[in-house]
Amino acid sequence: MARPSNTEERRAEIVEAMLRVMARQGYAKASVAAVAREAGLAPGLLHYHFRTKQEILLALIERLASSVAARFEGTRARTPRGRVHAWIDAHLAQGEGAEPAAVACWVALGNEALSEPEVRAAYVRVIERDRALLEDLVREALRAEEARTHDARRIAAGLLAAVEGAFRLAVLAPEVIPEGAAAQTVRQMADGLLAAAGGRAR
Amino acid sequence: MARPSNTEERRAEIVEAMLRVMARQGYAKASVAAVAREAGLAPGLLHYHFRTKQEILLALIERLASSVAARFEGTRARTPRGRVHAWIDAHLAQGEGAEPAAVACWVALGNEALSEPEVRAAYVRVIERDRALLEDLVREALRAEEARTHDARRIAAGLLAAVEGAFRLAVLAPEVIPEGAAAQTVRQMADGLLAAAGGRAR
Amino acid sequence: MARPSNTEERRAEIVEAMLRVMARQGYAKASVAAVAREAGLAPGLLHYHFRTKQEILLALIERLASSVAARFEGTRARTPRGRVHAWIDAHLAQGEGAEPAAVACWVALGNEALSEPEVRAAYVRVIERDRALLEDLVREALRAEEARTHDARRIAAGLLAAVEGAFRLAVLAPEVIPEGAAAQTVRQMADGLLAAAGGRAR
Amino acid sequence: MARPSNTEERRAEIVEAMLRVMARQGYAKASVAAVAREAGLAPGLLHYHFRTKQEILLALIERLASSVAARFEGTRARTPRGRVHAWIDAHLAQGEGAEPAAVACWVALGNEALSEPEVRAAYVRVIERDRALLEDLVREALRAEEARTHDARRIAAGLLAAVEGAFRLAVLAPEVIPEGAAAQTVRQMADGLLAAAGGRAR
DNA sequence: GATGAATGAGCGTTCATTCAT
DNA sequence: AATGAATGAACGCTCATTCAT
Repeated sequence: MARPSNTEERRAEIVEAMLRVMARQGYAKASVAAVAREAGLAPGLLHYHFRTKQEILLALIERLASSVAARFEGTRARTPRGRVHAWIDAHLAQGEGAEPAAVACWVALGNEALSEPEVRAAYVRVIERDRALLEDLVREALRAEEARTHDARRIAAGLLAAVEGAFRLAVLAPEVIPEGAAAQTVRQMADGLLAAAGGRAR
Repeated sequence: MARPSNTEERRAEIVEAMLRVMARQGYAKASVAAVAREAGLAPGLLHYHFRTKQEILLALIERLASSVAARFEGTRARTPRGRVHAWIDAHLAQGEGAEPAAVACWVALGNEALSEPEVRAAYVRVIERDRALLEDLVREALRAEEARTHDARRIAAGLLAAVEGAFRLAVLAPEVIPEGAAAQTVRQMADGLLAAAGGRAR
Repeated sequence: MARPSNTEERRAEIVEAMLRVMARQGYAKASVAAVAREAGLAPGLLHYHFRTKQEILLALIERLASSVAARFEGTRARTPRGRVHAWIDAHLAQGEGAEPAAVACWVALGNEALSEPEVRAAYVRVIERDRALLEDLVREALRAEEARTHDARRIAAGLLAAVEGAFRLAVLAPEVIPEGAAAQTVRQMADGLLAAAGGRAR
Repeated sequence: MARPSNTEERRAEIVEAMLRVMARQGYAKASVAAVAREAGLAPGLLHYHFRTKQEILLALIERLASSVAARFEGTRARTPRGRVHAWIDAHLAQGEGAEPAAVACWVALGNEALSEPEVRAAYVRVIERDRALLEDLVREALRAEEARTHDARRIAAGLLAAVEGAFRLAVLAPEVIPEGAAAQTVRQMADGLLAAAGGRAR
């Protein structure tokens, strides 16, 4: 009698619609009605699959985190430093796997994180996971170059900041940052920071 | 015969109130009523001194830009590289002149810039001015070290990104970035980028 | 599977409520809340069925035009001159089909037409349609009486003015115009104008 | 010590400013601030010279009535029927003494009269005075033509309606009524009505 | 699962009016 | 007489959420 549940696909569709609308308008202006329209669904249906608008956002945060993680895992760098560069490229490189709308969405998300504790917690969770991953990569790179690893955390945080800032500029002021130059520049930053920590010059 | 105008003071008070509320709640949730309450004024009065809520935001953007510029102009670095570091410190250093609320506000502002062309234009204007200033400083530093200046623009954009990202992390995920470490790390990034462009090692 | 739409009924209810409130208070004072109360609906619902308050007014204009047109079409005058009289009666006669509230509403509508181009356009469209109809009737009457039809347009405009003015006086200064005398007087005006144009005396 | 009072001029200036603004925007949208701006005065000053906005409107009604009365009194028609025509021309003729803004204002005024008893009373007072004057003229004309005067009141009301309606069309739908044709047509209406009441043909 | 009407609180804004200067 | 800042109620409108169908 019961039809097969399509809840998971529906949820994913809704999250993707939210992503597209948020990329254009930010979260506050991404009304439930607008998201429903984007998804081709009736407004009421969104609240059947998600309790609140905020829950859509929380699901979206996971979706954004996963796609960056997947992009990184798709790389095959051999050297420790190469893996640091791969992490940077997973976030910033143009071309295959790049998702401008996801980047815009990630930037927009910051605003809601400012005032909504649950959103901030989810944001911090994702950021912290990403930072910890990068810290490990940096530590490996330092170790491989027989440098002290004491600054690994600070270096990772700095690179993360550079990436977050590059996202923001790419979305809000694309004329400021030369097309595709971000990845290269942040790689150079990484090299500089590793060198400052005592690594061998490249 | 007439009442003397107090519009300028009132406008400044309103802008400061907006700054404080936005730092806590973002722009969308900084209702005109909330800003008025923060400023101790009647709601209608805000629309006597500003035509729209957005105009308050535009005035606030100028206010934020000015205070960073003033902080930079207050520094007395002698060497070209020292002036690059001074630019970074003007944005990121803790201590005197640091305005955490202004930083939070700057981060929040990004969201409105996403969907409101006028706000984006004002944001870009400020960012572009700041980037141009930094580019000059970088070019001077490269020239002083007899390096080619070809990459000055790209380097400036990278450092600007790092600063914007550090702002964002400081506001949204302060646990990620060690207190006060941002300035030091971005200075190291600057050194690394200058070296990569062919400058002498420090 | 879904809820059946009741939009058309709701829209009609809202338009009727607007008609009643406007007849009492004019358009400016017919607040959305007041109209909603009159209709027994929540205020927000009016904006679900109509985009703006002005759109309700535009729908109302059509409603008013239709009911006069219907009243005229319900008449069965044989002679050309009789049809001119029927047109006058459709607008001014007391008794069955007379809608004092609709008349008040029509008068009130003029004010919004003064300053709102879209409302004025809708008003002009209705007036022009009505004038063209009357012009045809007048021309038929002149032709039937072997008079030149050159003045048909001017005569129609004059009678239309008399009707519009009678509406206004009936609403704003009913003590000025004897109850029910308007239709008779305007019929006499029509006869006079037809005679002046060269028609046979009645 | 005291400077000479300029209250009367100021009041007149304010009334004229209200006239111009109302002609463009109607009463509801003629904000006190807009009227003050039009008059080149500070907003607060309007409430020094008038207790409320409505009082400005009441003064304006008198001003409008006076200028039509003055125009009529400036005519020198000899025959009774000529005086009826002069009354019509005082209201509708183009050329010297015509005040399109005053006409627009008179039309706009109707809306406020709909819902504000005091305004309606003032409007009725003016209309009634005008109607009574016209009734006298009509009665004279009938008497001069040895017709019964029984219908004088009804005829006057009809002509008044035609004038009010012509005002309305001139303001709201000028394309409907041929430029300057209104006065001629209403004169013909007058002749027709006088004839119907038993007057000699012209 | 799905629809779309319905709710009502909250928003930015306007404005007549008041009043200290 | 004159100024212009200040007040606060009311407006049109948006929206997340609910719910009968």
